[in-house]
Amino acid sequence: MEKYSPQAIEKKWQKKWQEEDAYRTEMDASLPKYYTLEMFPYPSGNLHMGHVRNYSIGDVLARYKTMEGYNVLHPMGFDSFGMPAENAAIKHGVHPAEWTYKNIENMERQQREMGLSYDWEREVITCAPEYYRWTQWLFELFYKRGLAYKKKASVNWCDTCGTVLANEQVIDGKCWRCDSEVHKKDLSQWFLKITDYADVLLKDLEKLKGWPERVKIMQENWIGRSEGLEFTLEVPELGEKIPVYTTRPDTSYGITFLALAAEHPLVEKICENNPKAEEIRAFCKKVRGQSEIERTSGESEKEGIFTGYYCINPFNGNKVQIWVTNYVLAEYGTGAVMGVPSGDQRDWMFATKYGIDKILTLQPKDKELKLEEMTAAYVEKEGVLVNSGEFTGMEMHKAMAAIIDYAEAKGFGKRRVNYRLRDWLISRQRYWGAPIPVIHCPHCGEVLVPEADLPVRLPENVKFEQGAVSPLAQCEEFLHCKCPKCGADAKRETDTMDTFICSSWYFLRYADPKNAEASFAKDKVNYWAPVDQYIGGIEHAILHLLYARFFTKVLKDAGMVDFDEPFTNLLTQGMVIKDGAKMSKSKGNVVSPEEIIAKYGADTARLFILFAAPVDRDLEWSDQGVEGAFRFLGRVWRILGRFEESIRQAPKEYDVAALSKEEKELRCVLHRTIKKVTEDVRDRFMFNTAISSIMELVNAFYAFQDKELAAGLAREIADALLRMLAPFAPHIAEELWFLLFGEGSVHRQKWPSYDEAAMVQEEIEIVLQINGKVRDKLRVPVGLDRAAMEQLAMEQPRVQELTEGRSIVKVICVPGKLVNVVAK
RNA sequence: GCCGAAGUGGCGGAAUUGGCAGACGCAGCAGACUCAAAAUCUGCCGUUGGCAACAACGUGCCGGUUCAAGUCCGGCCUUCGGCACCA
Repeated sequence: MEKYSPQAIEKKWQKKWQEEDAYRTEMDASLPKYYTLEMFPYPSGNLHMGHVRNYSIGDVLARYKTMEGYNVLHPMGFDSFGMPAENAAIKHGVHPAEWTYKNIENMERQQREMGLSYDWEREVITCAPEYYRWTQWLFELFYKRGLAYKKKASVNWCDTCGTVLANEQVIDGKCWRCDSEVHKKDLSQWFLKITDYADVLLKDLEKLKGWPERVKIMQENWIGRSEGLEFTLEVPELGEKIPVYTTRPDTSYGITFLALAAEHPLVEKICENNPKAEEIRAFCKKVRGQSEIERTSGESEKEGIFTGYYCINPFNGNKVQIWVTNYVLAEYGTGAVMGVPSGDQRDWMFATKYGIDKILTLQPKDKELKLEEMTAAYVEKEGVLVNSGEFTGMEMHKAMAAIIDYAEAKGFGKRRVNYRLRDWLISRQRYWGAPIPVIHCPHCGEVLVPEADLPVRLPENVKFEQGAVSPLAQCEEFLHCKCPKCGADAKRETDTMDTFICSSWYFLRYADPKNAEASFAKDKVNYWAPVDQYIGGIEHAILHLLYARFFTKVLKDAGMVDFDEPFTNLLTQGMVIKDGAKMSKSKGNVVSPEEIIAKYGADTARLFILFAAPVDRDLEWSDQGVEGAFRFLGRVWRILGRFEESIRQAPKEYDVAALSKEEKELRCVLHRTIKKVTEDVRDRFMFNTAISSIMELVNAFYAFQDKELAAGLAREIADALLRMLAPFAPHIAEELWFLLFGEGSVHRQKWPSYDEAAMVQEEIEIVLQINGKVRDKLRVPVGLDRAAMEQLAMEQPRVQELTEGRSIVKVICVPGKLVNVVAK
C-alpha cells in the first residue's frame, strides 16, 4: 500500500460518487424514511468553518441512518435573496443574479469537496423564478386566508439598508445585518398575521420534545403571553372612553393617573381647544423623534406632561389625571396604562417626580405599610388588599380573579390574554427579493395577481444606486400594468418579501423540488416531512424557527400538509471560535476551510471538527488539533496496510474459539467499540466520544503490529472499523474498503452490529476501598457474588494491613465494581 | 432586573444510572529507528512531599446528605447567552 494521500483519493471518490449518483434519493413507501437537514446557507461566496461544522454533523447522521437501513433525504440549497447581492450590485455594478449564481457555484464546489452526501438533484435556490413563483403563490394563500394585510404603522426603518425590518430583525435597537441604528417611520406596509397563531405557537412548544430547552424558552419569551384585565375609564369632558390593559387588576383601586403613549390616538382630540396644546404636541414630537435605543435603553428618565383632562376610575369613582408620557409603548396592550404608584416602581418614580398622589392598596400579610415611610413601590407577589372597597382584606391572587369578575359583571372590563409578539412585517423596499404579487387598481383597490400569471418576475434591466429608493419602484416597465379584474391601468406593488418568507417553506420543497404545477405534492411532503433532524446555529432560535413553525401551521390549516410542526428534532450547534472569539474578518482570526481541505483533505477537516468538542458546544479551532486528526487517519491507513495480506485472504467466517487470550481481548475491545459508537451516534449525538472510541480501538490494534494476529480477526476488525469510520471520514473509508475488500461501496454496507458474547470477559478488575478511598485493585472472575467478593477482599494483605487494630463497621459490595470496607 | 446555560490538568475535552476523576486528543519530556533531521513506533505525563513503596491534596466557593459526590440538596461567586419601560 502506498502512503496515505488524501488529495488523490478524495477527488477520485467524489468524482465516482457523482458519476454513479450515489446519493440520489427516491420516495419509497416500503422503507422507513429519515429526513436530515442542515440550515441552507446564504451564498456569500465561500464556506466558513461554521458551515463545515454544520454539514459535517448532518453528513454523519445521513450516512449513519442510511447504513441503518433508512431511506434518507439529505438535500442542500441556497437562501439566495437578500441585501448583500444588492449591495454588491451597487458597489461593483454586477447584477445581483450574476453575483449570486457565481457564489452558489463556488460554494457548491466547496461542498462537493467536503464529500457531503447530498442529493443534488433536489437543490432548491430561492431566487430562481421556479421557486419564488411558489413563494408568491403561498403569499396569495395567506392573503386569501386573511393572514396577509397592508396597513399604515409605525415601523422599524434602517437607513443604511434603505428598508423596513421585522421586529425580530432589530437587535438591541440595531439592524441585524448592518448594525446601524433603527428608527421609527410611519409607513404603509405588508404584514403576516402571525399573532393569530401566537397561542398555538406557544402551546405547541410542549410537543417539541426533541428541541433544546433554551430554544423553546427563547420562543416562549418572544411570544410573551400574559393574562390580565382590559377595562375602560371614561373621560366625561370629552365623551370618550380610554381602554387600559393590566396584569395587576388587584391594584386597580390605587390608580392616581392615566398614562398615554405619545402615539395614542386620543392625544390629538385632547389637544383640540386646549391651552396646553402646543406644549403637548411639542412633547409628543420630541418623544416620537427619539430612536428605539434612546426610548428604551436602560434606566432612561421617565417624562410626561399633564393634559389638563381627567378620567374616572370605574372601581371607586376617583378622578384621575390624564398624562402623556414617554414610557408607554403604543404597540403593546392598548397604548394606555393605568398609573398605580404604590404597586409599580415606574409609576412610583413618575408620581414622585411630578407630585402625583399615591394610594396604598396592597401590603404584606403580617405588616402594615405606611406611604410616608415607603421609598419604593410594593412589588412583592404576595399580600393583602387595603383601601380597595369590598375587596379590602382579600389575598391578592384571589382579589385578581374577583376584581376581573367584578369588572365583567359591571360591564366595563373583560378578561384578556395579551402577547408581546407583533405581526410580521414582510415588505422590503428592495429589489433582490420575491415581488409581492399584488396590483393596486384605482377602481378595484388591492388585487392579487392571478395564479396563472405567476411568477411576477423581477425585471432585469434596473439600475442600482447608493441611497436610491427601491429599483423596482423606478422601473416603469415593471410598475405599470393592467388590473386583472377590470382591465384599467394599474400599478404593481413594488415591495418585495422578507427573505425569511423564502426560508419558511424551503424544507418542504425538497420533497418535490421540480414540481411546476404546485408548491409541492401532498403525498411526497407527507412521506418525507416533517424534518426528523434539523441542524443549525442558535442565531435562528427565534427568527427562522418561529416563522417556519408559523408557515407549517398555516399550511396544515389549509390542508396542504398533515403535520403541524416542521422540525421534530433540533440540534443547535456551537460556534467555531479561534483565540477565544468568533472567527471574523475584522478580528483576523479566520481559518479558510478550502485551505485546510487542500492541505489535509476533507476527511481530516471533518474528523477534527467533530472530535474537538461536543456538537452543541462552542469549538476552539486548533491547527495542532487538525494535525492530530490527520495523524490518526494515517495510523488507520498504516495498521490496515500492515495486515493487508491477511485481511484480503481471510475467510469471512472463522473459528473464534481458536483465538488466543490476547486476541479474544482485542475482539472484546472491537465489539465494545461498536456498541459505544452506535450508542453515541444514535442516541446522544456525541460524535467526539464516538471518535475517541474508534481511536482506542485503533490503539489496541496497534499492540499487535509486531505480532501474529489471526487473519479472520484482522479481517473482522478492518471490516467493522471501516464501516464505523465511513460516516465521519467517507473518502478514506471508501478507499481502504476498496483496497481490502474490492467491490462495493462501504457506504452501502450495513452499520456493524455487536456480539454480546464477544464482550463477555472472564475476569474483571474491581476496586478495593477503605473508607471510600481506593487502596488496591483486584482481578476477579466475572459474576462473583457479594459474599464471595467480601470474603476475597477481606483476605487481601493490603486490606488486612490497613484495617489492623480497627473495627470493621460495614462492608459495601457492588458486584462488578468495588468493595468498600468501612473501618473505625 | 427576569430567564437560561456553563465552570474539571498547560490546552480541547471524558466520566451516560451517585461507585477508580482526568478516557481520547493536543502540547511537553524521554527512548527506539536514522550519519543526522523529519516522519514513524514505544513509554511517561493533575499538584505537593518522597530514591521508592506510598501519602496528602484536587472537578468555581461555602455548607449538607451518603459507606461513597464532578454527579444529589441548600446558599453564594464568575463567565457567556436570551429578554428587558410589555404595565
